[in-house]
Amino acid sequence: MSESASSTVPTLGAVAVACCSPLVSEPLSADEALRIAPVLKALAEPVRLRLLSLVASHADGEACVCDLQDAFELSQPTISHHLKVLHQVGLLDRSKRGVWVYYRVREDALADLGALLAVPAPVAAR
Amino acid sequence: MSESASSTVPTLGAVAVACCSPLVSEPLSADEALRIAPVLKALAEPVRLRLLSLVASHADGEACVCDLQDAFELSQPTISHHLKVLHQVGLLDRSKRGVWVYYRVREDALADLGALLAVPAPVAAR
DNA sequence: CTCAGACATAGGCACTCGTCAATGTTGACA
DNA sequence: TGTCAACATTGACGAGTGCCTATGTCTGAG
Repeated sequence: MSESASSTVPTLGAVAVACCSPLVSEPLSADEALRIAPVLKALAEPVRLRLLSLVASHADGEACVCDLQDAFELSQPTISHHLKVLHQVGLLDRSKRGVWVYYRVREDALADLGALLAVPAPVAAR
Repeated sequence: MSESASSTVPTLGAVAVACCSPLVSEPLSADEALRIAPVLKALAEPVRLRLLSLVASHADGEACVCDLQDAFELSQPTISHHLKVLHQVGLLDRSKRGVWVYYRVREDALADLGALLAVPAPVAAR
């Protein structure tokens, strides 16, 4: 089963990030940077950050749009737009059940991003 | 109004990120999102991603602007601008020695970002 | 002191992005 | 069939961003 009917489209997906060694290990190629930047750009917005966090910490790890809208003083199309952005870069999964649409965080994609930024071994200071 | 020789200037710094539990653990507050987003936004640009990666993987972990410019087909002011953005959010340290300015990755700030995106325990697939 | 090199700042332009109101689409139900 | 509710899409507008050229500010050499 894996995916719902509508989200079989890869968009650009987690694959975009799961490609490179950590940022600090070796110079990123121009191509790699072009693939990774959109994913970070999707995250680099206060509303989308909160949306992703809200979805992730929701019961069962998924939330429908109606649950998310109440947390913001923004119009419904705006929330819908932000969710679309997060979905397009592969950070959010989308599944429609009846009238409701449920979003779920793709933890693998998020973990890939985290690994990219993580500092390998000798961090020393802190 | 140039900053002091070393980067004692707070700008907004690594502190902005080292504040919150992982994104997926509990809902991010609006304030936290507003602090974190600019740091991610600084990274969410292909040239800046490569710049940071270049600096990090350079000998001794630091690089002067002259070394970085040659890696891009961009004007010197553009590179300078991108470095400034990375420095302002606390991802890059700046130190002037003679005529040259050396940048160094703040690994603690980067690691904090990585920790924010990391998924705590049950990652499952990969 | 004068000059040249390394880097930063200023200002302008084209483009992208976040937001909204209006409208479209789809599924549940009477 | 008709109607309501949940989301998505469209189109427009102001604000922000990346790039450039031109100019400014240091610092070391001569």
